[in-house]
Amino acid sequence: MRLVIARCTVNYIGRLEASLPEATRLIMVKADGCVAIHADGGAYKPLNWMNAPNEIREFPDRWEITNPKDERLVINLLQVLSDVSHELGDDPGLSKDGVEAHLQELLAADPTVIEDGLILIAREYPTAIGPVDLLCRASDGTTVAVEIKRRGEIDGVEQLGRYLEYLRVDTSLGVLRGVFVAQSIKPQARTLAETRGLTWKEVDYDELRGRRVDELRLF
Amino acid sequence: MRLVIARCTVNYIGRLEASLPEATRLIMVKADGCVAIHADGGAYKPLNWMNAPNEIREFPDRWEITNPKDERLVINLLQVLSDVSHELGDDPGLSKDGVEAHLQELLAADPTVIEDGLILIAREYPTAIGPVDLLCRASDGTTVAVEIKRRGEIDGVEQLGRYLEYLRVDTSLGVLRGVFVAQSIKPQARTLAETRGLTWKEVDYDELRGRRVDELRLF
DNA sequence: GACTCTATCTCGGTA
DNA sequence: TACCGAGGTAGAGTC
Repeated sequence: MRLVIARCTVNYIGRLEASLPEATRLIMVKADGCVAIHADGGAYKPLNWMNAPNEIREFPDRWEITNPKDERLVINLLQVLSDVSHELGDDPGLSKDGVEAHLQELLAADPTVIEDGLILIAREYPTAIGPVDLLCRASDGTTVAVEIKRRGEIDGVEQLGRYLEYLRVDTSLGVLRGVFVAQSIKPQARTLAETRGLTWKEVDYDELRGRRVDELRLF
Repeated sequence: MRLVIARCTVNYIGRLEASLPEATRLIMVKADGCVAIHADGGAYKPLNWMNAPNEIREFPDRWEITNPKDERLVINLLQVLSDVSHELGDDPGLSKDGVEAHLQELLAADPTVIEDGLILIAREYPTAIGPVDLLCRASDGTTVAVEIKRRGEIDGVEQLGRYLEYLRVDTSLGVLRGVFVAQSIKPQARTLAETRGLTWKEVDYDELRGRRVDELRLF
């Protein structure tokens, strides 16, 4: 990792055009060749950047970075205040817990959290336009398509609606209903679900995980 | 801007839980207090971060960063290899050209690019659920709602569909049609548009801008 | 403050 | 490779 502090101007031409007037900034060059230009604020997003793979050509007064997609970043260096490099080595990477996939796992393990009496038929049940998160049988004999989101917004409701359109083509599934499940569901999404004839259910991830842990403890 | 190179482990608990095993990484602390932890690869996105505002408590062996939303980042420092600070000052910021707003401007100036004979009625025509990008009159007398995206994906088609639902409540607009316009439209979005009875049109930004420049040259 | 939509989204999975 | 969906999306604009 190379870290350069420099007074510079920057021009990017590629997916759009963008330019930075003169100021002092951090230029970060990673081992894979990607370049990011940071100001001293504005969260983690750089002002300008070029992702790997790309070619960096260094001149005394400027760097020209190009990539195979014909994007082009030019950094004009007016004054280099610092230029240091460090060997970091490979990173073993990040592990996460609490994403949508985990929520789906927990709900697949016990769909009765969604609705009393629900029994899992399939996870990721395929349709022409993508897989339905859970397909279940309800105690009243109907088939229930479940769409799971971490955050329940309007797109998720639309997605569930589309799945049902396609599922209804297959008459062997019998009477179909849809349930939209999320950790929290926005009022607009609730309203849309209701007008689309879908039901919705909020579930608590920590509680679900707790339940699961409790169940495991019983055995 | 403070740049620390250190062997460290990291734990984040907040919107989800995430942890990083031991490795050497860059810890970047900006003037506004935001913290980002970078590996030596993987584009510009840090492995872990905390945005401002937050409180940083420094101990000899670890940093604890908390924010008002009860998110928490803990960096365990095993070995600090470098720790430097630089004054960068404020950044004048980035200027951009070629974003969706510009595309809308160009199309508003000449809607015939979308469809022959189209005349602009209004830009950002208001509905209960948000503004329609362009509302036009077609040569056949119908009213055309235009949704513009830089990249044409499925959400945009849904959005246009919703607008039309609301526009149709106002019978004074006469017969309504929808056109989905983007620089490139994904196959899935095309298909959905067609099944929804909407038409779609790909336009080229550079060509549009060229036209505009040519027109200006005429006067 | 909450809601909305854009983004050089990024990133990971999959066909 | 391109497509598709999730994201600690972030960030800007609007109400």
